[in-house]
Amino acid sequence: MQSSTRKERTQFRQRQILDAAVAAFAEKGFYKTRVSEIARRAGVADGTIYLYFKSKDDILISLFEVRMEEVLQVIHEALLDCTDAEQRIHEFFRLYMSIIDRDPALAEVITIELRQSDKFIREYENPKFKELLRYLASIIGDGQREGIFRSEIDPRLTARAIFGALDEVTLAGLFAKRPLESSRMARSLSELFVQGLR
Amino acid sequence: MQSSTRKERTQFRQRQILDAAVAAFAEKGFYKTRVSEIARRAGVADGTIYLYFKSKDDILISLFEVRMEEVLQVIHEALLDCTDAEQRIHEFFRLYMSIIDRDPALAEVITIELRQSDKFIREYENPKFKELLRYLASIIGDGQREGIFRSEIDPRLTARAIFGALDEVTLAGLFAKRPLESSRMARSLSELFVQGLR
Amino acid sequence: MQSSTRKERTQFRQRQILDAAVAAFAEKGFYKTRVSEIARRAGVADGTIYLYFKSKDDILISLFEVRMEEVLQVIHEALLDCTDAEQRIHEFFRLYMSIIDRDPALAEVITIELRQSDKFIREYENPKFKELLRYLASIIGDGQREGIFRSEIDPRLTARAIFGALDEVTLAGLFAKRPLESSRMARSLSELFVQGLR
Amino acid sequence: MQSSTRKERTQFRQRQILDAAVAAFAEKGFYKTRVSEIARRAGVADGTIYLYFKSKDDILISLFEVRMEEVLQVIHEALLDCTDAEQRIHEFFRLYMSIIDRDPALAEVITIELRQSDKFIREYENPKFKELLRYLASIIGDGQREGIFRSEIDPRLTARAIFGALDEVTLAGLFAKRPLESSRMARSLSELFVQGLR
DNA sequence: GATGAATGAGAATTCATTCAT
DNA sequence: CATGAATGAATTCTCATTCAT
Repeated sequence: MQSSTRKERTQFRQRQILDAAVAAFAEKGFYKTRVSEIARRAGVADGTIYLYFKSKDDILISLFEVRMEEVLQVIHEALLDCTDAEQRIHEFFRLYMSIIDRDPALAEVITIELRQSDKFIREYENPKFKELLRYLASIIGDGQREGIFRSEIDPRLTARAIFGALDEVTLAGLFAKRPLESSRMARSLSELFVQGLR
Repeated sequence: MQSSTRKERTQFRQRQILDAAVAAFAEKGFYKTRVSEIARRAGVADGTIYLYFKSKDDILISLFEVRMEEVLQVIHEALLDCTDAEQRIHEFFRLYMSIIDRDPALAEVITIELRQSDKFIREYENPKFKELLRYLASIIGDGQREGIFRSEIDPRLTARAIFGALDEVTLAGLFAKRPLESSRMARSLSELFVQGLR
Repeated sequence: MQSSTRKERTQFRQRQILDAAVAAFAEKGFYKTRVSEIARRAGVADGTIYLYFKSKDDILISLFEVRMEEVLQVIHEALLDCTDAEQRIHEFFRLYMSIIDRDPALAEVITIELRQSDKFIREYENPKFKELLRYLASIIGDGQREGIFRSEIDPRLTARAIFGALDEVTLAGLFAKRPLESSRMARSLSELFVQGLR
Repeated sequence: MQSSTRKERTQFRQRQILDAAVAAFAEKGFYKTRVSEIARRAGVADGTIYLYFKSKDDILISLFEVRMEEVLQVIHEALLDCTDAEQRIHEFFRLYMSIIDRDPALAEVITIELRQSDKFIREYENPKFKELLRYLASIIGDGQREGIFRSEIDPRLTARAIFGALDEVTLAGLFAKRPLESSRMARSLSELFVQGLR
């Protein structure tokens, strides 16, 4: 089993570093986290980081992509069982908030730290985020074709609004003292949007 | 006649520096803007900045407070004429987006730069933002009392969702190539929420 | 009585500032004391300081000169009554240490702060200090002429040694926890030197 | 063969930096010496300094400790051959002044610069200096037990006085125009103290 | 004489990144 | 592949001093 291929070992190291990074970022924030701190947590030398990532910004970007990929996967699979767009909206809210709820460090990365990397905001194309938005928009489009959502609604604009709402509510949850009943909140919000979309 | 001269001059200087700062932040971002650049734009010496603000972070915080105060004022006044909560929601969206639309630099500061100051996110209480949220929540509460919004809705949670939606849509607008028809978008979004709230 | 001459008012202000300075220096040290702090303690504006002193260094130098002048005066007068050089040495030690003992802030200024001003050490001629040394040397010279001190002793070298001993012992006293019995110590030290000089 | 290489290299670098520092401090004084100037003289980058020392203050403190350690070593060894306390006092003066005489830069550091670092005076415990004083006091104590020094003398107080005298005389020597006959002066001073101690 | 707002030179330290081993 | 010592660019903030009022 040790006879791992080069690619496997590379992926293992990358994952090792990203896990160290997400923990570090969640604790101190992107700007205040030192590359050497990530290296320490990952159990590698400072220079080793640069064998797997081009820069500190690149770590954040990769982190987002890998994690968002997973989020997308989970949501995508779960929504296969849904019979209509309305149900898919409800499920989307429920899943997104439960994922964030179980992994607060990830929440930090998505809601806050992502906006702290200049490269991320100003230069990075952010394909995974676009995919998330596209997916949300497609659900709304489906609902319109199913005749349950109003046809004059702009799916892409609304997808953005939905993500913004989720993100902001999640961010608020991060700083809330007591654990928020995320599933009840998720339902409450999805009701609001579903109702609004009808 | 000398009365309030000192205070006036102080306020003038502060405004002068904040105006320089908002322009600089919008152009290069908070982290990449040098204090000396703000000083240059304001036409004062570097050290003078520190007679009016404690730190670079403090400039950002003050900037937010002063500008948000103005936004709140404008919205508050305009909404006095509204007959019911539903109209107030529509007006709120319309005004917020039109203000942002006319002052993209302000948009930058609110949507992006604010999240780039560690102090802002992790330490600052952000009273003006809280006021905005409280105000939104009060509109929803009014609507519930008026019997036009569902009573099981949580006004504070929904206020946050609304701000998140507005903020995200605004952020998207910043990077959009062609000028967005903000008033149409505002109406579209407020319809969504009003419908959802009913 | 208010009809003070210009010179009197000037001297009053200077004294006022020097008193503020000695207190501030003793508390925070020369380098860490801000000119504005001295102004605050003296109850004048920052700029006013510069009407009476050329620079921060100049305050320290003037402080030393004025205070050392007083010390010299006191010692000089007291030693007029002494019958021989030996007695004068004893009296010198006793007086110097008692003066320092009663005014620890002055001690700080003489023993420590004086060495912290570059100008003081490297450029300033320090006439009052020279006078103190000359005076000490003259006592030793007198003793030699009186036939009670060895003639092969170099009065100027020994004067310096005596001041160094006094200064170091005083410095140690500043950081000592319990009040040192300065008069006993003074006698003990003067015995040492008198015996050594014989 | 690799053994202790890292340690050796570290010590080499530290010595390299300290040597550069002592030269720079002697020339311009502690406060006026830039860290970048020390780096330049040591032939390393500015940042490298901070891999070996915590701060500029720390350089001064380390400098004192390393050099004082050497002084203590030399004096300690040389005094092993002395038959009695009196001889040891004479030797102590002779050696101290000859060491200082041969290395004026070291003299600067000990007599002047040390008093220019706030941390040094106000916070640093200064163990090596204490060791020097303890050693001097022990010589005096020995002399008392040998019956050649008066028993009523306080060894610690006198040790301080002796160091003060030596330090002050050394300081005077630094600013003297012509080279002082340090060995004659050392003997003259040690005679003074030995005589006084008897 | 007095004020105090404004100046602006000045410097220690950090830390992402590199590269010789 | 991995290391970690070395780099050096980069920037906020302080504070003695000035000078218009």
